[in-house]
This record gives sequence, C-alpha cells and structure tokens, in this order.
Amino acid sequence: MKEKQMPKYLQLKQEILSWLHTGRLKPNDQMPSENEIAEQFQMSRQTVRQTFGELEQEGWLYRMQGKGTFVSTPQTQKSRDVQTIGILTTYISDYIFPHIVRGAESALRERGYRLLLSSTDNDKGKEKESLDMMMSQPLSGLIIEPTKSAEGNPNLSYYLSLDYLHIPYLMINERYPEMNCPSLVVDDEEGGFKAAQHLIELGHRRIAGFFKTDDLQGINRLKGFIRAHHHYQIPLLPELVIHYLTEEKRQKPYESAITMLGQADERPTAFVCYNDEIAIHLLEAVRTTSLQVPQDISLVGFDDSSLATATEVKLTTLSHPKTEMGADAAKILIDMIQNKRANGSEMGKVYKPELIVRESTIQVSLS
Amino acid sequence: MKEKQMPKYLQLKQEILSWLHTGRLKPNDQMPSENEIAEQFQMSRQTVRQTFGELEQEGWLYRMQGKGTFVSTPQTQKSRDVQTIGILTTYISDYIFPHIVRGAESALRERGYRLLLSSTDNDKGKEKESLDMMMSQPLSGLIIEPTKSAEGNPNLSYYLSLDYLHIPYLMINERYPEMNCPSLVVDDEEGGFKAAQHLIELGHRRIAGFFKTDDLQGINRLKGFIRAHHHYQIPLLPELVIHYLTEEKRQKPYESAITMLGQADERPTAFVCYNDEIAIHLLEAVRTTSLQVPQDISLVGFDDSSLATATEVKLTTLSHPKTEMGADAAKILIDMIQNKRANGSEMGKVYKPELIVRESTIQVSLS
DNA sequence: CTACCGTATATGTACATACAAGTTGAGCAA
DNA sequence: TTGCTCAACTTGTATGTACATATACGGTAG
Repeated sequence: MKEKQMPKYLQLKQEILSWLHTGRLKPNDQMPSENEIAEQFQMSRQTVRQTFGELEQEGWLYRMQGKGTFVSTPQTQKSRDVQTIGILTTYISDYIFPHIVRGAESALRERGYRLLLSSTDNDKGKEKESLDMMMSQPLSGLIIEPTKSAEGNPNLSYYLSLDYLHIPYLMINERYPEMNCPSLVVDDEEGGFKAAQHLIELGHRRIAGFFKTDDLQGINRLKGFIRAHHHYQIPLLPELVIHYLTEEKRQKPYESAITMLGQADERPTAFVCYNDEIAIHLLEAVRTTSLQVPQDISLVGFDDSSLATATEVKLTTLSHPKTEMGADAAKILIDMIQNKRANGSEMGKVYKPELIVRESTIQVSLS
Repeated sequence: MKEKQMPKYLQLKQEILSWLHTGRLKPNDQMPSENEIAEQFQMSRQTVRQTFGELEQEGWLYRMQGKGTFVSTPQTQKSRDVQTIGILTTYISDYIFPHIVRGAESALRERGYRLLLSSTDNDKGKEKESLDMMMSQPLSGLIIEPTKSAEGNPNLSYYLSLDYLHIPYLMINERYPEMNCPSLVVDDEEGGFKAAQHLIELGHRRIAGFFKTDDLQGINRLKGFIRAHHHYQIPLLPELVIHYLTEEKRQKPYESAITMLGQADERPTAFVCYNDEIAIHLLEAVRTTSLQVPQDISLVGFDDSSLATATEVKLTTLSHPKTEMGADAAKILIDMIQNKRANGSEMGKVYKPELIVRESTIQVSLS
C-alpha cells in the first residue's frame, strides 16, 4: 500500500478535485453531505471537514449552514491565468502620460493582461509605497517612469529587489545605465537640437531657451539646444537660457520672458520651450506685451500635446511617441515575461522626435 | 456574557492577533505550544488547532512539526491586507478622465488600496472583456463609468452578477435607476440651463446649441438648454440645435457652424457647446470666417478642462468636479467595502456645475 | 389559505482521546 | 569525545461524541 504515504484527508481532497476537473461535479452542484462522504469513504466526519475546510479556503467549495456544501462558480475558482502588470508613473493626469497609459492599457488588454496603475507625484516616499502595494500580490511585470531623474536614482536598491524576485521591468522616458533593464526613451538631445536648428535656419540669432532642469529630459533638451548653437557657430547668450525647477514652473519662465521682452534693444526673436505647457504659458506672456507670435517672437514647444493645436496660433513643436511608447512598453514587457528574459537592456528603444512645423515659427525679417 | 456570541476559536484568534499587533509577539518568535494555550485558555487542543489553522492560512503563523509554531515575517503576513479596486472607464486619455482617475488613484493609495485600470473605448464587447479580466482575481470594489449610456445599459446582466458576488460598485458620470448602486453624477441639466441662462441674461436671443446625443450627458445638457429658453420665454429655433454622434464630432458641428455663420441675416450670436473640446473646435470655425469671438459670437463650453485656458480667448465654461469626483468615488467605495453595505443607492452624490465666466462671452450689443 | 410548530438534516462549534511523526536534549556506552 | 538510544516534547492525522444553529419541508390549527 504505497498510497498510505498520503494522509486520508489529502487523498479525499485529490478525489474531490478530480470530480471537479472531470466535470462529474459542476458549479453550484450540491456536494454529498459530510456524513454521507464520511460513510462512503469509511472515515470520520471530522476528517471530511478538514478536507472541505481546505477546499473552501482555496475557493473550490462554499458551505452554507443548514443547506449543504456546494461547488463554486468558475470565475471564483479558475482565477489562475490572468496576469497583472503594473505601471508606476509620476503624474497620471498631466499632459502626455494619459496617452502613454492608454497605449499600454490597450496593448495589455488585447493580450489578456490586467493593468495596475499607481502614481508617485514625483515623491520618492510614495514611489516606495506604491512599489510595496503593487508587489503585495503576484505581479508579472512592471513599467516604471522614474521619479526626479536628474538627481540620480533614489530607490535603486528597491528596484534591484525586482531582479531578485525575477519580476521583469522596464523604464520609460528615462535610462539608468547602472540598471540592467530595457528602457524606452525619446532622444531629447536630438529634439533640443532640431528645435534650435529649425529656428537658426529661419534666420533667428537671438534664441531664448526655457528648460526644466530637475529631470534628465530637460537637461538633454538643453544639451541639444546648446549643441545646435555650437554646430552653427551662433553665440549662445547665457542670459537667454533660463532653467527652472518643477515647483517654479508657474512663475519663473513667465517672469523671465516678460523681462526679456522688455529690453527692446536686445530682445530675443524666438523661444524654445521645455514643453507645450510652458510654450502656451509664454504665449500668454508675449500677449501681455504689445508683441505678437509669430511676427515678433517665434515659439517652439515640445511633445505635440493637445494643447499645441488648441491655441489660435498653432504651435510648432517636436513629436512625442506617447501612445506608441506605451504600447511598445507593454509589448516588450510581455515578451520578456514569456521568454523569461528578465534582463535584456538591448531590447530598449530610442525614439527620434520629429519637428512638426505649424504657425508659431516664421522666417525672421532680415533687417 | 455578551461575548459568548463569538465562538471560542475566533475569540482566541482575536487575542493572538492583538499580540501580534501590539508587538508582544515579534516575527520568528515561538508561540506557546498548542497544549499550553489550551490549558491557559481552558479549551481543548483541537480548538486551539482550529485557530492556529486559520492564522496559518492567513499567513500570520507558520508551523513546523516537532519544533513548534512561530510568527511569520512581516513580508509574508501583511501581503494580505492590500485590497484591489478596479476602475472601468470609457476613454483613458481623453480630456477629463485622467483627472478623475488621478483623484481616485490618490485617494485609494492613501488608504492602502491598489488600482486596476481598464478602458472600454466605448465598446460593449470590451466592457465585458474588461470585467472578466478584472474579476479574475479577488476584487474588493469597482468604479464604473458606463458605456454608451443613452442607448440603455447593454451589460446590465453582467453588472448584476457583481451583486451576486457581493462586490460593491458604483457609477460615475451616469445613473441607472434600475441598478441599486450609488452614482456620482454632475447635474448636466442644470449645467445646460446655466449656460443658456448666462447668455440670455447677456442679451443673446439667437443661441445655437451643439450637443452630442449618444450619451445621457449630452441629452441632459440639451434638456437644460431647452428649459432655459422656455423659462425665459425665448423662442428656440430648431435649426440652431445641432445634435451629433461621437463618430461625427470632428465634422458635423464644425460644418454646421460654418453654415450658420454664413447666413448673415439670421446668424446666431452665441454657441453653447457640448464640451470644451467642441468649443475649441468651433472657435476655429469662427476664425475661418471674418467673425470674432466674443465680439460677434459668444461661446460657452463645458467641463473647465485645460483646453479652456489654453486659447487666446479664454473660454467661459461650466465646472466639472473631475479630481474631486474621482476621490469621492474612491472614498464612498471604501466605505461600502468596510461597512459591508453592498447596496446603498442613497450614498450617491450630485454635483452642481458652476458657471465660470471668462472672456468668450460678452453682452450683446442692443441694436 | 396562512401562520405556526415540529422534525429531519445540514453545517458550525467544542471537547476528548489516540496514535503518528518530527525535534530536541539528556544520558549512557564505546 | 563520539555515537547511540530514549524520553519528552512538538505538531500532524484520525476518530468519537455532543450540542448549537440554520434550512427545508410537512402537518396542523386557525
């Protein structure tokens, strides 16, 4: 009797599970009563109860006092094959993130994955919290848009624990060389270059730049902006380069622009803006003076957001993959999950931004 | 002895859980043996086993045959109490939904819940799919923004299964009287009324309305628009009321507006638009003629989105709670979960939209 | 027909006992 | 000291009983 190795209550469990799997018992069927089973299998009712107790815990059965024991409905039992993927983003509602999330969501849904969403509000503490909550239940993969990237990677050690748990992850909008994961980024340096190049080719020589410098995105755009000046051998005037922090975005660029526009003799003829939001903001600033866009000031934004075409003067801007990036992230992550390639920084992608010329930039009058 | 209502094995469970929470027992501490507990609490060893069994199932304890019973390490135990809540929305990236999601997400995260997000793209089939995937693992609650509401509730039977599973849910932006759940809605009829009222009080008499009529939101706004005309005894000209479907939103309102503006003698003096997006669109339409906003045409939008202030002429519009609504939905849902009130349509909320007067509406010249 | 009351039967709680099986450490023998 | 046995613990399995409590159903009084 080799089967004796398995305790009776487990043998009974196997037997009942086979009834369920073979369809001998269907959802909502009533089980034989505890006493019936006990008699049939020549065991005591308490042992049957032990078996039923485990099967109830695992969701196969449910019991109703006075009525009997029943088989659970399928959705409660076979919950196994849907996997979950998390997205950790900085600001859910701002700007272009909804488009990224949308791209990822639809790609995931098509492939039968669920999406967990959490935002960090660019707060390291919240980032840790969010990671904790996400990993509280089985997670198949994670898409991360990191927090405050220009200051390094605060939760690095935390992300490394993902490696330990063999949870594949990738990063969007940012790349950390020290982390061995794919990253999907826009070549912001190229974007900054193209923005400045476009204006220079239109004859502009005094170009102001407004860049948020507490994330790598802003710093890279600024780098490209500077490189274009060097490349075309245009002197870059320090007083025309404004950098600001996230907290200052409502005031500093606006006020700096007003100040610049007040100096009639050394006034810039074009603005390159960190993104469309700031561009719209500076468009306002220009309007408060007697100057006009694009006649007096040409304006270039970034990201090709919905704001860019909402204005009367449609913004010239640089494209951002948005939805495509989200969808790509989802696809690559699923590929990593299915092929068990938990690392693979070679799977990343770099998107080249395209210049979209609209109405906010014109040839400068050669006087 | 009122406490006698609770079975002994549950009383013991509470007691032991309190030991864990107060730190009297720390992770990896050894528990007293089953016999010791049995003697201390004057109960049989079997009863203690029943308690220990549940606590082990729930991850608080682990047992080693021959050695004893021990307290689990934190990561193993508290993985239990993170619950998941789903949001089912029509379009993730459009317009105001990101703000709703953001409000809900931050309220949920504060309270230790995770957020599952899924969008339906206003497709009944996808709605069913999304529901399936969401419920494939334990779900504590669901926030639903229903699909195509003006045509009835296609997946009604599906939602009723939520009742059966005792999953609390609520609806936002829409109310179905036949469903016994709370709903958070904006009083769109009131909004439509206020928009028209504002223009009427500014002296406008020929007011055109553009309404999307394949959801209740649009129909209610239209209702309010009509009611205002009746209330002020202004004749409502049928040719000035345009209704369109979601698929037509890019062409029909725009073209209708152009046509209207072409008729010099019977030209309307104001537009009420279904939302800010259409308002911006019609602002474009006006610009293509030689007319101006607000001098020739006053314009009222809906929802107070970011688009409303992106334009040169800031839009007069009606407020929408957005973030607040998302946060409220999350709070109410958590309340329902914690108080086991699976039904409770009385917990809903109706938001009164406020008129936000900006630059796109002016007093009509009394000629 | 309705309201009420048993009865039968189901699960829920509680206790007692017995033995199996794994762990530990004391104590003894080589 | 080393290696062994064995007693004394632990948890695991199994069975027995008893009573509480919820449900369904049939019969009876009104």
